[in-house]
Amino acid sequence: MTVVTLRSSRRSRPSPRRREPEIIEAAARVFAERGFHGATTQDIADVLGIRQASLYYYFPSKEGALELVCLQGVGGFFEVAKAIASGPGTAADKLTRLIKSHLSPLTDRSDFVRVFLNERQHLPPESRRRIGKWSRGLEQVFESVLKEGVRRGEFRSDLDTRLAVLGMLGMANAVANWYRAEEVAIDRISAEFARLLVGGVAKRPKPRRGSIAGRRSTR
Amino acid sequence: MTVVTLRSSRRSRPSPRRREPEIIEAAARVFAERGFHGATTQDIADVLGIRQASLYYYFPSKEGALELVCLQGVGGFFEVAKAIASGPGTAADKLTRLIKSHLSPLTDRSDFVRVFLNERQHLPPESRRRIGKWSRGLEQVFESVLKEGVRRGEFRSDLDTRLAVLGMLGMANAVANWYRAEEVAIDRISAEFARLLVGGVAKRPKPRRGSIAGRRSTR
DNA sequence: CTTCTTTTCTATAGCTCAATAGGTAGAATT
DNA sequence: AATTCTACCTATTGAGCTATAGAAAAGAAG
Repeated sequence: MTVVTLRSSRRSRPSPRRREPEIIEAAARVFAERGFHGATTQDIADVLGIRQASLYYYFPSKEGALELVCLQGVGGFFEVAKAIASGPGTAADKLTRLIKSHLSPLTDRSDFVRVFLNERQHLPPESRRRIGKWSRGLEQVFESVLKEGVRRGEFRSDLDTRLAVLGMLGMANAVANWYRAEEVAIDRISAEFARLLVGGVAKRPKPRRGSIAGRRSTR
Repeated sequence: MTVVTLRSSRRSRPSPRRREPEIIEAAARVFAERGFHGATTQDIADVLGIRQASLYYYFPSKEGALELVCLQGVGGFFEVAKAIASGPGTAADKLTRLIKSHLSPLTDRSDFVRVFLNERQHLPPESRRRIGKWSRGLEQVFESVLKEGVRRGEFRSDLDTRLAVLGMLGMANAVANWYRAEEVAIDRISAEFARLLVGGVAKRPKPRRGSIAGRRSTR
């Protein structure tokens, strides 16, 4: 496997396209800001300081660009989550780490994540399905940890794990839409959310005082 | 300068436009499905079985239609929430009711809510700001209840109420995007989320076992 | 300096879409 | 019966947008 891959010697060169990462990042920024249909290829070109038509040297169509951005928006999420779930620790521990790792890409790749979350619905059917698999996989990883927690007696036995997963992911994913405006570090958000959610699923050691939480409004 | 401008008897007639509610509902459906920029006025006309140009009898522009839909998407939320917050009950009680009332419009007006949540960013600046006030008001109502809970000793004193509010609303608002696909009644979701969140903010009567939640990963 | 490759440009075709203008059928009013 | 108003219609304009074609720089290699 010597490293002669590119240049002189043989076969078709691997088409450099050195600026490709930069182009896709510009697309991510514009799609995140204006939405896929609200953005024009001209907007992307403006960010880069090149002509609109020049973009087509880098991607085959606007939809193709969206797919590239979305792919980088899910990139790695699933693998990392799976590793955490099958690793060591209590369920509460794992859940905390899952939340932390789920939010961490927002620090430096929030545009990609936002585009994946908000614009993937506008992908052509086949690539949407392809990309949707990662989402469902992630949900399953979260749910497996919740079920493990219930089984082990760490979490409430009456927990609806499916709804809890959807709730957690909703809470976490929403961060992408406000964390730029708010002045809070991602680590702080992760920590607070983990506390909130772990506390919410945990089996309560028995209410100490009276029945503060025992009443339920009938209307 | 008397107002004889139009018509016989008295004052200007209330301009019937009997179909207006129906037209706005069609717009909501289409905007919710395809997004504001992804939707065409032709799509809306198709739903109604009329011609594209006929829509302009009911709204002045596509953006105008979006504003009408968004207005109905926030309608009432804030007032109801304020009433709950200033009403009777423990903070936990109020929080439970806030969540329930926040989710209830999804049963019959989910398109309006979805459009408000996802498409309001595409409104022209002034109407966006006008509508944005309701959001911020809602956040404040939630936060006031959380602070009350902390003050009363019901909720953890180390709670970051701002982050907790954003988390809760994120969790709740996300429901609009999946509840149609999932086969769960809104009441069930409200109940589960309320339990989750109230549990998450509640002061724990003291962890029974060891330091399950004490560790934190360093990486 | 010449040749080949990579990158960007100019120019434009072809289409879609929002919005306007002006008309008309039918109901309601007088 | 004549008039007025409502709720559509047909036809069209004009702008904006994606994508293609082909040429011209800019760079690397010999």
